[in-house]
Amino acid sequence: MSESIATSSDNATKCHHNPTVSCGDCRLNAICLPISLHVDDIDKLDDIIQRGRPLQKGEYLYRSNEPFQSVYAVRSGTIKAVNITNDGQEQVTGFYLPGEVLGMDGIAQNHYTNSAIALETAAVCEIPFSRMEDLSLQLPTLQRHFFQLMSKEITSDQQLITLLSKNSADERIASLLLSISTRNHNRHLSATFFRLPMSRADIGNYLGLTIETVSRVLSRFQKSDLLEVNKKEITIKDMDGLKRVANMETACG
Amino acid sequence: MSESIATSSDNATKCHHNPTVSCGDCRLNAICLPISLHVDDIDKLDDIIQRGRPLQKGEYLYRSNEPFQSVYAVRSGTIKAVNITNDGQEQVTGFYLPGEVLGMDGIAQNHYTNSAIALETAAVCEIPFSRMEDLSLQLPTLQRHFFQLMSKEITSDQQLITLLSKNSADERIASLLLSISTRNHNRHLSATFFRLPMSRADIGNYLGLTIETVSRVLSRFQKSDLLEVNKKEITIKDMDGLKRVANMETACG
DNA sequence: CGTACCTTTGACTCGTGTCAACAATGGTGG
DNA sequence: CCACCATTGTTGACACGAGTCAAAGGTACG
Repeated sequence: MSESIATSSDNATKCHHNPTVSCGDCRLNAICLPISLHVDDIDKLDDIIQRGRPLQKGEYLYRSNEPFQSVYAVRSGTIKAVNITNDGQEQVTGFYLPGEVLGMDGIAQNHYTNSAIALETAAVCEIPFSRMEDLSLQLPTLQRHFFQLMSKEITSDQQLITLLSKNSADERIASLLLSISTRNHNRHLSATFFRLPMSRADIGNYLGLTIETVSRVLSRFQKSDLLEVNKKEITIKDMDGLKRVANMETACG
Repeated sequence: MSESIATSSDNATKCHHNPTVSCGDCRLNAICLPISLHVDDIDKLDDIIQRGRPLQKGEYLYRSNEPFQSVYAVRSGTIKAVNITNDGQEQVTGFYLPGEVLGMDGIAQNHYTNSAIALETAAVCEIPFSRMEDLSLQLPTLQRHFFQLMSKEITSDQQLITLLSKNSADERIASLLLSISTRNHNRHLSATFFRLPMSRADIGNYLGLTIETVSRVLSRFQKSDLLEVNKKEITIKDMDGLKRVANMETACG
């Protein structure tokens, strides 16, 4: 499961998928699980983390109903989490970007309730949960971080609940674009120009809309000069306008 | 905040709102936080738990943006959690029945992101979070339980996401009724006859529907002999039929 | 007993889904 | 290198479920 292929010299050390970089050296350690752990505590965390080969597009990281073993931090690429209903439909419950942690749905019932699928070539850090638990008993900050991580998942799920319950197609899509924009910005990437890692179908599924509606809304946003849309590449041309559409005004008093 | 009024003799000891019952004696300890803790560990948990006077209908347990101090286990009554959007709308994100724990949304940002409001007279056990964290470092089972509790909140939020994203008004309402029915059953109450603690407005808000739609669907369910609806009292007359409407078939192979 | 709130029901509207046709893209093999 | 086919995305016409508006009936609380 975790064979290393990082023997390909120079290139590998530069590559984002490179599995040899430890938490201490990782460019994501300011936003990922290790935030504000002490240096030697980071090493202890690092010791239990396993880094395998990258996942290819479409590959499963884990599947719904599989026994729960680990949570995963995204190192590179994007992973989607999908909930399968008892009548066989799929619901995308989240998109996970580098530095974000997924798999915590599995803790309660000791099996995953979601499946996780790579949307593009992606690398992850595997965090075996029982070892993380043991370590948490010794490192209060780690325990605290993990509680916060799970709480963050709860609040973001509740944000999505609100979005689905209260907002129109335009508002939902504007909100998603702004969320991705913000998260890119936090990773020192452009907030105004980026490539969507997911298909229109994934967007629609996530936001409770059909493909056609997603397509139409993006076209409309382009016509009204909020965006430039070129396939999966998005340029936000009017950030304030987009925030207005999403009901997320920057200033209003 | 936690003044005791349980000095009213006999009656108080029988009353569900009675604040003197400890975790060890509580009729909910099989489904609440103490599950499978050892007897003396339960006492340690019990030591940090604070039990105040009951909340009256409409009273706030905590408010959005207040500093986060504690999570709360419902002892009696029902509490709703409400998320306030930045344009002032309210979204009900959950209904909490006796034995269920709320407030975990506050951990991530150190303030509550929801408000919690009593739907009827309700009593809660307050669990100061930092003391619970300290205790968790000593009691691995407690740490584990708390991770599981938060994971359960995540999975149930994701169930709601799926419901809102994929299901019709009929399916949403049938699902909610079945959820309440099941949770009542787990509390040794009737699965087929119960009183809804929330208003039509709360149901609609929770399920992303208008009051009118909720009312119409309930009327339709009654006409098709799935339910008997008498104000807030619900009798499920055709459990299998209701499950079929909710796409939750009992057997289908 | 009156007033305010909650619920029900009806008529109409509108946003999003559905169905369908077509365009664009990307990967594969000749 | 290009032709082919599968997949993905776009656009239009139409339908339908749930929202909106409006009015009236019920219920609860002071």
